[in-house]
Amino acid sequence: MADTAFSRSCRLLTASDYKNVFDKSQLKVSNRYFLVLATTNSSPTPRIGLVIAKKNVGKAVHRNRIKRLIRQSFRTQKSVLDKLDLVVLARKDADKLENQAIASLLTQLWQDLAKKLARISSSVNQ
RNA sequence: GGAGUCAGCUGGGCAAUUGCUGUUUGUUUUCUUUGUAAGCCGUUUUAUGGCUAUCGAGGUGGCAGAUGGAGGAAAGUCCGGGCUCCGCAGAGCAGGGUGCCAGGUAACGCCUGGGAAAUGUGAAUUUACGGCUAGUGCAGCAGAAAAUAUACCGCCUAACAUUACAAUUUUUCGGAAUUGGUUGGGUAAGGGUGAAAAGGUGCGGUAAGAGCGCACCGCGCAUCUGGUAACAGUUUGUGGCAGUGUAAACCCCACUCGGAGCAAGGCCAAAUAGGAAUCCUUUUUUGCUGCUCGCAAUGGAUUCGGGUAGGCCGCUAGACACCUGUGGUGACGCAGGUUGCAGAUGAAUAAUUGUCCUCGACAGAACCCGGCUUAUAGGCUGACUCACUUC
RNA sequence: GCCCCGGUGGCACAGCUGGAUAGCGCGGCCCCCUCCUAAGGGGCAGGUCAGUGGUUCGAAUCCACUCCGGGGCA
Repeated sequence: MADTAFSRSCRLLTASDYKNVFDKSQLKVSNRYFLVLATTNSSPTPRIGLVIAKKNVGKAVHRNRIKRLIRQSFRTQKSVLDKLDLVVLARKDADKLENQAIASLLTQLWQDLAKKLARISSSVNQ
């Protein structure tokens, strides 16, 4: 886990990038507070995009905090998620959680996602 | 020391590790370019053209170092300005805003100083504080009457009726007087009400009363004094005193406001389309808030169908902040100096751990400033007031 | 980021400009009609008028601030 950088190549940058993930989402994992959509990509790194709606998280401070925590979690554990484009959506009351709770929830999601990916790729190989 | 008022400041600190972003330096990758000088090719030679490599310049990406990186409210978007476009930012009407006076300011609905009123023992605080004696409108219920003053009861008086009846007084026991009735006149002192009832108190006056007269108080008008003014006054005179409230009712007066907003606006690149149907027409339609003028553009409107939502500039150093001096009661102005200065764009300023303390509130820039309003844990400083205690 | 609208019974709305009764429809409950139900008829309940403060004698209405909800703008 040497590479923990988080440069622009690790993010979804344009509306078309986002549209691609929403339209062709192959994987979908969620819990009460977050929903993750994912699809395989052609770039050498995994990429992430965030959708934190004002409707679900009212205060700008909390939106920023959640985004930071997601990015933090993603960049430290992105080696698990090779060759995937992700979109993370926050659900209602996500701002009520503590930082550590959010971090552990996200770790769980990444691992679920990696398992599903492995299952799909193995079935494709068969 | 207690209770309180006002003004100002602050808005967790330190360390380690891992990250994001602006600027800058170095290095490297690749691209472009003209210049320098050299070589090769083409040409009989010159002029010139092409290719290769070096140095220089510029751009892009990576790496390393240095350095900067949310707020007092960044919020609400309630006002004001800069900036950009609408040809100029124009004229009139309509409409909006402000509203004691003076000053400050780029400007303001903000601020400062002053006046008035209200609240508080006080320090102080609060005030949409021009005009309903320019006009119009509105004021339920209750009450006699609700803005024209009126006249229901009452009070007074005159006339009529009558001792039939009732009450009271008196009596020489025959009766007599007064009041109660009706009509006319005078009056507004008193009258359950109501948010509000047409100056107040006292004396005189009167048939009863009344600013009817007088004194004091209040009020209006004029004048004088002080003040730039609002306004103030135990200046002087005058008016018997007229008109309750509501202008966050229409309105009047004074001042003021053109519209849209950085998703403004400009540039580059790519893609698609240069359509179809219906209707209206030659001065129509659109834009400049509404209307008229004026100006500009141009066939226009509606429906259907199709396409784009990438990059760069605008973009942060400015009516900036701080310090000193100086003018001013002050807001603030002037002069000099200093170091400081976020600029993202699917959107940075953080996470984890350790440690300390008083255990950390409200809360996140998106073109930029000046205000207002709202949210806010705690801590610090200064000035002042009140009551008590001690010296 | 900027610019606009709206908030009234359980639901969808009127009343607000122009101040003094809070109303209509659907829904709910009760009664009548019917063998029973539906339809129909009659009656009843149900409202901090988003909140706070102000103006006024009096505010759903006028004014200010706040809180929610919705829409538009390259």
